[in-house]
This record gives sequence, C-alpha cells and structure tokens, in this order.
Amino acid sequence: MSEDKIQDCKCEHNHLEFVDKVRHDMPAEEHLYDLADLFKVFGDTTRIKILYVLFESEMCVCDIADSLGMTQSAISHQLKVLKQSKLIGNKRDGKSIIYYLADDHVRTIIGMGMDHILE
Amino acid sequence: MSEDKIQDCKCEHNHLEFVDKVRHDMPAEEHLYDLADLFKVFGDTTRIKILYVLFESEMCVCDIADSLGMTQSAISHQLKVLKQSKLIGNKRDGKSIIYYLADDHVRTIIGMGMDHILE
DNA sequence: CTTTCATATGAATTGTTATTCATATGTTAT
DNA sequence: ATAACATATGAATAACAATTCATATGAAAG
Repeated sequence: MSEDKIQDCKCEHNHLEFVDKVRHDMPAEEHLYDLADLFKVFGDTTRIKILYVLFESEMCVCDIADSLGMTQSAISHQLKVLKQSKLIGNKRDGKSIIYYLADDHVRTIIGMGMDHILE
Repeated sequence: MSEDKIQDCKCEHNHLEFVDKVRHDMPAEEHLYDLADLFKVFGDTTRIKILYVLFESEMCVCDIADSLGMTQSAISHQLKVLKQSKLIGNKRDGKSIIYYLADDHVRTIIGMGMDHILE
C-alpha cells in the first residue's frame, strides 16, 4: 500500500490512481539530480555568455574574458563548470588553452530556451 | 576602438577579429538574463520532479505533494516559480487548484537535457 | 634554468534560494 | 454565518554558488 504519505489531504480527485504510475515512470533519483545539475549550468548569465561566444568560434581563455569584459579568474572558474558538464572541451595551443563547444546539443538546448522566452 | 578591455593578455590568436562579431551577435542583456532565469527554474530537483508528475496528468497541489512525499508548502512555493516562468498553468476545481503543463515545450527541453546526460 | 605569459585554484565574501513553520486566503458544505 | 478543507504566503534558517584577490601551476622562449 502506498501509505507513506507525509500528509493526507482528503480531496477526491482521480489523481490517486496516478500516484503509483508517477512513481513508476519517474526517472531514478540519480538521473533527476544530474538533470537538475545540467540545467543549473545553463542557469547563469556568465556561462550563457561564454557559450554564445563559443558559438562564434573556439577561443582561448583570455579572449573570452576580453570579449565579455570580465576577469580571467571569473571566466576560468566558469569554464571549469562548463567542462565538468561536458558542454565544452579544450585543447592546448602553445601557451594558451583553447575552449570549444563539445557538440551541437548545446545550441539546441539554448535555442529551445530562447524560443520559450521569446514567444 | 574596442579598447575597453579590463585586462590585456598578449596572446596572438586570430580571436580578436571575433570580439566585435561576438558583441554584435550576442543577444540583449535582458534576454540573456531571462534565458538564465528560465534554466534556473529547471535547475532544481523538486521542480523537475513536479514537471515529471505533470507529464502523467494534470493534478491538484495535495496530490503532487503526496506523489513526491513532500509538504504542501514546499510544493506550493515551487509551483509558483514554475507558473511565473509560464511552464505550467492552473485552474480551480472546487476546493482544489489543478496544475497542468503549459505546453509541450517543457517536455522537449527536459528531453534534450536527458539526452545529454544519458549519452 | 630562469623569466614570462596563460591559465587554474583556494579562501573569503556576498548574494541567492529551497525548505520549514506559522498563518492567511478563499472555497465548499452544513 | 461557521466549520472544514485546499492552497498560498511571509519570515526565518540553512545550504549553495558567483566573484574577487592572491597565488600556484605549467608551458615556452630566451
């Protein structure tokens, strides 16, 4: 029995039949955390700007910083976050590290978001 | 001249030619904020769970809370956030308020996110 | 190998946000 | 009207995250 409710409203909708279905169809807790974490990465203006910069071209850290008028340190911290989420990659070129978009997934997700806020 | 750099690395890549292009193609600051705010909404496990619940069926607040084993208050606060972002809508039915997905945009965005973390 | 340049990182600070608790609002039924 | 129920909300607390500053790492050039 699904009697592990922490509260008990007495409303009589047809929703209760869905409770078990919800619990069955809900992705694993781990996936839900990963998913929220991924969107968190998109949920910061600085990181969004960095991604827009990389839409134009792969670029080294200092030029990204220059483009956005922000400090190298702030950008570097955020690049690390983007990299951890596998949204960007990097490679060395002489003294510089060049960052680039990992795949077109990023464009799609940001594009969908833009669609939503502009409609 | 774009000499409003706050720092000056001397790296000599071909990136500087992109700086002006970046500034031209970058969406308005306001849109970037709205976009980040939208993704922030997706960036919380509780809200993701609520959306997954609503994937199954429109539902009243107390049944959403029951489904997720969380308090009515916590759910209500998050429903407000989701509503403000126009991801969900609501309607009254007797004593209850029924919440539902605003459109299939939500499914698409979450779907894209899932694709990314599962690949 | 020493200096310079590009990037990364740790600690501290500040701002933001999710949840809880208590209570208010508003609807329905008696 | 009053009682019971469903939902919303404000204030407080606690956890988290973005930026800054100072400094460390690490490659390259002399």
